Amino acid sequence: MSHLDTPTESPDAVPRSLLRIQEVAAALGLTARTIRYYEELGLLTPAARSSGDYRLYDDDDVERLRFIKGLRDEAGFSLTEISQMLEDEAARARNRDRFRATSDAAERRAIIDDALARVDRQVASLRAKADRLAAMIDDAEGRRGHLLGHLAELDAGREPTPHEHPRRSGAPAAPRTRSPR
Amino acid sequence: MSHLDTPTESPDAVPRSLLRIQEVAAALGLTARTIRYYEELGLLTPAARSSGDYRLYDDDDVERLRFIKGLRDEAGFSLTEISQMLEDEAARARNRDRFRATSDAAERRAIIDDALARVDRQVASLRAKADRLAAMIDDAEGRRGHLLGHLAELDAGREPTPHEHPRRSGAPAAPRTRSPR
DNA sequence: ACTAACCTTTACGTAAACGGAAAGGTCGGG
DNA sequence: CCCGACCTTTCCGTTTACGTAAAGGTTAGT
Repeated sequence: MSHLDTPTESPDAVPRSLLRIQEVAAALGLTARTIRYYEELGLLTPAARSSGDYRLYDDDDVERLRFIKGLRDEAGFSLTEISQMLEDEAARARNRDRFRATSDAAERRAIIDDALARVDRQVASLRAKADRLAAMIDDAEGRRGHLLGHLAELDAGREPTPHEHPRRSGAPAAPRTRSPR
Repeated sequence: MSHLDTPTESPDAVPRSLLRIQEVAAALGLTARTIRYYEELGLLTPAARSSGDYRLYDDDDVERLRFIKGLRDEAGFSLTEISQMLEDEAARARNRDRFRATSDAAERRAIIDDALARVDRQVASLRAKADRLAAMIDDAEGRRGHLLGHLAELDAGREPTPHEHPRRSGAPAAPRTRSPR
């Protein structure tokens, strides 16, 4: 229909490759609205604004957005959780600065203890999710193996060997109860 | 304030241990409303209804609810995704029956191929999430180790050794960009 | 200077996942 | 048979995570 309105690259090294919202959105598979919403939630702030108040994003912004999208899509975190993680990350940076600004051992210990507690909390939360997923995965792979076994039997043209189901452990595989439908 | 109205256990083995909605909710850390909502979505159907239309849940129901809650809380799946998984599970059961009902090799192969495709799809989706999480976890543990190192230094009463940060790989650790606040 | 294609803010709409109250029926101990 | 505690359905309210116009300003190519 129309050519993409990529900001014509002036050869002089301007701030270097600042993208407008729609370009970023297209590149990441998001919408402009979504990006503005994330900004509204405090998840990021564009690197700059044009004289006409256009939002301008740099590579770090794009990276940050990609990170957010990953957490949301693949890992299934809520934007609130993601916000906490980013805030935690910021807190870490601040702590690092505070740490380097003092040489009082007690103070330093306090800072580290605090940081350690935060990290432990995070790891525990992540591990809970990961364990669930791991259990589900090898449950699924168990079924996969079972199916492959049947295929092999068919290929061998044998009688189907009625064999034991290896009763998985871990997360309770989807309990069979009467469900509607 | 008042005693729990646990249905007084008649010693005669009645259907055995059917729970009312509030009892199930309390046992699982859910609310009655939530359970009714899940039913509305087709995620489960109570084992029975009393003559006065009270919902009555058996152990399988409770198990199924625990499973759902796990997927929602720990793994962070949406109810829609959970619904799909349960539906997939039901489809597996049906396939198993169809499989056992025929002895035509071609038909059997078709059934298995279908089931295999489904499982593969599932595994891929789960793995994506798991990988993301794994990356985040060892990123966090990397930071944890770093902190422990600092603690050890403090314990040894030494000068803080300014050392290299092991620049983790994997999921892009929370990109540092100016965020508001 | 014109204009298409972008952008801005503001604001209302929506699906998901429940919360909570209303109006009325049910259960079981006293 | 009475009553308090529980249940039913119905329905409206809320938060999250955006979609979708509306009304107007900005950018750049011609």
